[in-house]
Amino acid sequence: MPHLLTIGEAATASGLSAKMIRNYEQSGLLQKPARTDAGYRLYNQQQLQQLKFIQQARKLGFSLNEIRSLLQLWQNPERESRAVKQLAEQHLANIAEKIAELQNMQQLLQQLANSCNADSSPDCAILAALAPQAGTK
Amino acid sequence: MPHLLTIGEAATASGLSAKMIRNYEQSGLLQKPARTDAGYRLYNQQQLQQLKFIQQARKLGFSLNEIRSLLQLWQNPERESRAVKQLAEQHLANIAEKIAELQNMQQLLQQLANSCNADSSPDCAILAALAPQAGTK
DNA sequence: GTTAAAGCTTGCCCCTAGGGTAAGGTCAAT
DNA sequence: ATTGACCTTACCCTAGGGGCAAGCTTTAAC
Repeated sequence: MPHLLTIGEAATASGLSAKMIRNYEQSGLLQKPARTDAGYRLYNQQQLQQLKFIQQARKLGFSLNEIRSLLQLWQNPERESRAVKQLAEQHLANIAEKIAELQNMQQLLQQLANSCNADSSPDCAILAALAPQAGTK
Repeated sequence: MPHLLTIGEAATASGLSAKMIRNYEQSGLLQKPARTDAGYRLYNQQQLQQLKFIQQARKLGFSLNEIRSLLQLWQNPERESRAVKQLAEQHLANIAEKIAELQNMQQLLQQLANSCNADSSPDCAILAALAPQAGTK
């Protein structure tokens, strides 16, 4: 007895927004749901599971393209776990790269901020570092 | 004797792209440059300094809105270094927050990846964690 | 002096991953 | 019957660009 949900109910149940669900459908992540005579989308339990799957994957930072692949793997009983792990490792590498970039910015900017007096004088190491060759003129 | 540069030369000299320079002008970060009779943009040395300033600030991850504020402070001789530092501290807080989010994802996903065998079997802890209530059915 | 290449102009569409809003149709309760 | 909540599509907005097209200008070679 499949309980059917409108998009708002599916959104609440999955933790997504109705807008995001329509967006995912448009992007081809989801099969087109059934519609009432009036055109309202109706989601069954299996589709709700997919929405929850997407929500969890978003929480881990996967992009929509990566989630598309993950969904295909999930729904393929002949998948090889190798493929799943490879996707995850690639994403982990991207995450590590972003963290490194941010930490680099953090370190540089923190040093500059530490050298800025934060008083009523106009002199500040931060602006001095941004300004080319130490002179506004 | 101000040496004037076309947009391509200014791009090379500043490390930005011509496209980005036009974009910053459109966004109101830069005053509109002079033009030749034919409509070519011409940048003087002071404007080149501003372009380099923007490029450095981008490297530190400041948003265009933040750079707008930084430029105004830079050009205001009566600025208080307090204001500059406050902007930097706010940006540092944003950076720290992003790093924390990414590290959280990293930790969760790394644990899942470690539990995935990466062989030809379909079973993988990553998919199991994404799938709601431990069952595809 | 002419011509071809490189550079410039504006305008448009694309990307991620959505948010916001508007105009209008539908459903349920009062 | 009306009201309010919900649904539909379509469009513009964000940040920070990439890329292309059509057309004009400048420069350099021949």
